[in-house]
Amino acid sequence: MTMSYRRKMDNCGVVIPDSFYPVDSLRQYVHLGTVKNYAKNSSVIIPGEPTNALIIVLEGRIRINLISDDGREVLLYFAGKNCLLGRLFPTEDNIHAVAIENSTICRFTKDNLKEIFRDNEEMPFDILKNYLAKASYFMRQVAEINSYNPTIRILRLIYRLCVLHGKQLENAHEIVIKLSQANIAEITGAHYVTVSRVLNCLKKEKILNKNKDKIIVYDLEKLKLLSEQSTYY
DNA sequence: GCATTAAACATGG
DNA sequence: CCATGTTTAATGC
Repeated sequence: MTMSYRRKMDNCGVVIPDSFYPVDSLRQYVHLGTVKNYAKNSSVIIPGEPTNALIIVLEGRIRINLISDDGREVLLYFAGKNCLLGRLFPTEDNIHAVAIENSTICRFTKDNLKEIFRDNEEMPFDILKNYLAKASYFMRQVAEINSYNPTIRILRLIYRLCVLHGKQLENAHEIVIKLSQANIAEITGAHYVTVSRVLNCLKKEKILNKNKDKIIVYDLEKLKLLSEQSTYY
């Protein structure tokens, strides 16, 4: 693998499990599906609900949880505007989806989709890309968890966020993102106390500073070097 | 090397 | 006020 290819690969990944590959072209077929509104904190998909429709998020934001065997809910991903929820085929998974903003979704049954596909032969490929984006993320996530310690996963997350979404300032990089420490913990699989400790260490070393709606990275190279160690604690 | 626990503190609707 | 998020230290696996 050449360096340029590797760099490209690093830049095309999904860092935060959020919306993956939005399919905005599906919006024009909303009249063929079933639209429904959900208030903030209401359940969009209740556990055990039948899987008989492809869902697109028209507005708002939904948190998709997997219910584990012991009954706890663990984050799978966030679904924002034009994100698809693949609920067309039955699975073993027990999913609970909660609107974290007032949200609007549209459900397409298999028959709805047949009609859409007849009209738009590109549509199946867009939907495939959405599924691929999700599969790629979670495959990579398995490798990530198996390859790096929790503290390093936190550093790697922020580094990749910066490379992918960071805006170059005069003397720093700015990542505009609303991401709580609890969210970082859920995404990386590290404990939230560990996230707090790591972020404070990075702040004391003047490498970065994170607040409610942005992360400022002052020393990206140092962050990269630290993320290549075996641990940071 | 980090999770867990608990308890204190901080922010904001 | 309460809910939610953050910090810190002690202890455990």
